Amino acid sequence: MVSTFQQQDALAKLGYSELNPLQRKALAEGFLESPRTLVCAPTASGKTLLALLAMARHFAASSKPVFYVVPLRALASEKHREFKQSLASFGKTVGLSTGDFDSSSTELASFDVLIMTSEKLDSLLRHDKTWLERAGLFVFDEIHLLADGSRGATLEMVLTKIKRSECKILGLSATVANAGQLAQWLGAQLIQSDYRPTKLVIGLCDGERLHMEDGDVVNVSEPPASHLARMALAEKNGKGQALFFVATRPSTQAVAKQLAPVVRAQLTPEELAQCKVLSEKVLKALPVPTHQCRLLAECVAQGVAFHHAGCEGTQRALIEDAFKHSRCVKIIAATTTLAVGLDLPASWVVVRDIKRFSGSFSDYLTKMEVSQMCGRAGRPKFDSKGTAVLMCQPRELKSVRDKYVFGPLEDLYSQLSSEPILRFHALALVASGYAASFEKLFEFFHSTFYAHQYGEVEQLLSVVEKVVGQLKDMDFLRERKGQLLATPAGKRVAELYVDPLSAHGFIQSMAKPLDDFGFLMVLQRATESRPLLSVKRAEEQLLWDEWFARVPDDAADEESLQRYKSAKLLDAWITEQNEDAVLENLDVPPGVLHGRVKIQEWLAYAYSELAHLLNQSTALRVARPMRKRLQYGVKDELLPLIAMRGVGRVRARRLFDKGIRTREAAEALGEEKLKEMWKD
DNA sequence: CATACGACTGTATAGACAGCATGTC
DNA sequence: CTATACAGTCGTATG
Repeated sequence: MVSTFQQQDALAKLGYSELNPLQRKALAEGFLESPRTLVCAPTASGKTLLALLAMARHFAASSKPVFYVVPLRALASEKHREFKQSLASFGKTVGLSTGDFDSSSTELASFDVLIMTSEKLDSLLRHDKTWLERAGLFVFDEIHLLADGSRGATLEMVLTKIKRSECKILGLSATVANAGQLAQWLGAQLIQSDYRPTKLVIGLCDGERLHMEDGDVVNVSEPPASHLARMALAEKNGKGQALFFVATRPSTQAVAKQLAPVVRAQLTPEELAQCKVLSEKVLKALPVPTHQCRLLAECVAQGVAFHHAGCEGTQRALIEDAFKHSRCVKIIAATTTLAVGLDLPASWVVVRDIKRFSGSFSDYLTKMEVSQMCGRAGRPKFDSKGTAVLMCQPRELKSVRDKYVFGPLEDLYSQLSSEPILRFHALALVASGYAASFEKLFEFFHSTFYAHQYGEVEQLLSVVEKVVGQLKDMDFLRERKGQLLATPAGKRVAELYVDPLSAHGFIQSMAKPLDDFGFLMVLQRATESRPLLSVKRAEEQLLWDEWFARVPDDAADEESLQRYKSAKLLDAWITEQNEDAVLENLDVPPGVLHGRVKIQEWLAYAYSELAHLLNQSTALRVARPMRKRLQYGVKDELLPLIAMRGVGRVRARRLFDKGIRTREAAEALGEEKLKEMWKD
């Protein structure tokens, strides 16, 4: 038992003097003494403090480490910063482990709290399942993402593993309809609350009128977005800020452009000066600014920004920071990049597009998705209320109100049933020792949320059987006397965390020799390379001509052009072609280039590891240097120079062009002279 | 008859996790 | 089915 005194003590150490209603309710319901708990409450309701208290309570009785699992890398580093500070007074250390930034494995074992993404946890458990016995408490932030179509299944898999162990679990979830079902599956006590620290006022705007749910109706006399922007800025004595959520990247840019003059007129001279400085930083984020960078800089100079995955990472960070801290950026028009996770509250949130194109038609967002966005309205410590406005057509007004204001939240559904996902995880379960037979494999899937939710697993198990068959055909798994075991290649594939189908494609390609471009084309067949770059109608002919000249022996299919265009972008990168010209030519935004390069470098590594394992020396001789070239964006000839500390693609190129072509030649020059050489 | 501008048509569409071993301008 | 922005094309009014 933790006495009230210790509770108060822990709170004080965390820098809090009192609890909010959610937190009081949780403690009153025995939250701290329950080994497994699921807390369901709205965004910003103070769930993080509950997690901190649970950790403090855990450490009072145990020295086993805590795993804190989040859905995004950005969120992981945010929590890392926050927890390092909060837990310092308890003498606890906090480590971070994501694909971006990783401590060494010995170091990992020494932290009291480890923050990671669910994929990283999955990967960790694949490499070493004893983590499960060593861990004491698992905290899952945004656990409702279990129902996310693309990544939820991984979360469900790790949850199933953990649930079957002795570890304590704390799940933190947004409000969902079937929270009870999830809690029951986890064997967890359910704590629910609707508490929000700031009042949320919802409005519906049909383009002609703005209907506030608290009764006010305002006539809209100018373009609705401009009108809403003006209202948002007027909030908080002219200190208001707004997030506009739209469906597509071009829309973020169009909204930002449209609102720029509106916002500019409201900026103080100081803010204008800050924006000017920021604008220059945005422009300088890339060596050569592209069309998109210039547009962004132009908007930012006027206090507005757009934010989507095509924006360079540093530019996104600059904008987020300027919105949150210096607050000279008043409005961000964003895609879903900002909907989940990041702590970026605004006084107003405008959901301009409540429909999103999906496949062949456009579909309404779920209430849960819209709630996530609206939840960003109102800053808990500073604002007394937040405003969220949904935009729609006049004829939609009633149905939109029924759905998003008064309608029920949707249930969470397991996303485990898809074949590619099961193939990926079935291999890992066998390879890392969780299931050594069909029987064990079936038993495992019997304890998933999927099985709990649907009651029957026949269909699931038949898919499992099918994918195991495929894994046997690819020789990643073998069956002997009823036992399943992974081949060395299968084990390595599971550890490398690539799709078995991708790995199989890699291995098959090793049968015949590949040139550099052919190698890039092979990488584009991997699942991880998708979605490929899209090919516009107008580009088709040109790309076909190039394709026939360059990839004569590859079988053509409906994706050939997309693979070719994707490979062409990478080829331009590793042959040091003028970056902005390539981006303009292929119509690829800067963020996309850097994102793709990172993935391809990882795939090239996986490829060379498999080539090494299978003694494919010819393939290895192609893959090894290609990995380095993808990593640095250099031609073959620069590889010796790149190996030196402090030398990247730019410096290496300068040295090479001045006749310094080997590492030895460079080192013979001495440090002083070398620095002089690469200076300009 | 040349130009400017509006109506119309065709086309395309969000995001982001993982390995490994250290350091770009 | 319940979308929309933009680029390119065509058509018409205007000088």
